[in-house]
Amino acid sequence: MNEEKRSRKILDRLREEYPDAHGSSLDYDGPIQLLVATILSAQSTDEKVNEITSKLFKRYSSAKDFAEADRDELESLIYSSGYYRNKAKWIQETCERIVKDHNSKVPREIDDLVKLEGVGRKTANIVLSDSFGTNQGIPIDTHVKRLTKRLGFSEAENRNKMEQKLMDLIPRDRWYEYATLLVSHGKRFCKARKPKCDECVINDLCPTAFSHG
DNA sequence: CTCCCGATAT
DNA sequence: ATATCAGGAG
Repeated sequence: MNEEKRSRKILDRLREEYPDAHGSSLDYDGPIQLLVATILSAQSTDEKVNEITSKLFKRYSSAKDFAEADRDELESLIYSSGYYRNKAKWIQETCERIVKDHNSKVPREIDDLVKLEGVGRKTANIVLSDSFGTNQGIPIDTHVKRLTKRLGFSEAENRNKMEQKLMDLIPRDRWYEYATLLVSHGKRFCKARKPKCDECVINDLCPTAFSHG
């Protein structure tokens, strides 16, 4: 079976398994908040991020709020997500730039988004897909990277090359679906440490099933 | 490549 | 004790 057919069968089967997997599981109201929440989600869990943003967005909610926030207070509010100094700096510099150069609105083009401090292609693609409903790329996070490698669709190298490979393999209208379904599956079964291949609904389509020790 | 960094699972 | 969590910058 060729890669296109195998990838299609995998997506179809995962869609049955996760019919409710739409977009991110982050809590937010509007593009700015999604952008902030996604910056916070680096090397953290979305559960932890939601816990933080439930308080954070009551204190600061607009780009202007974050741009003018007290750095120490912002750091203390996001402390438990890790990388709190970098993240506070990124959130503020990004929001300052959005207020000054983008009329306080989150840019809708990926080339503009990735110029913002702390915003890479993964974060940009999530905001574009989840908040604006466009698909200019595929967000490659730790789950998508791990599952893509295990499924044999790309040799991990770096995330940009993997994204390009997947953009060639997957039909454009399923790019974001690919990412969200692999994240869902990665969290529940195809875990980094002890993948549950015996319970996996696509183990017959996976070249590395039952070989993870 | 290294560094940033706390919380949680194993 | 160590690996991992919807990464990005230098």
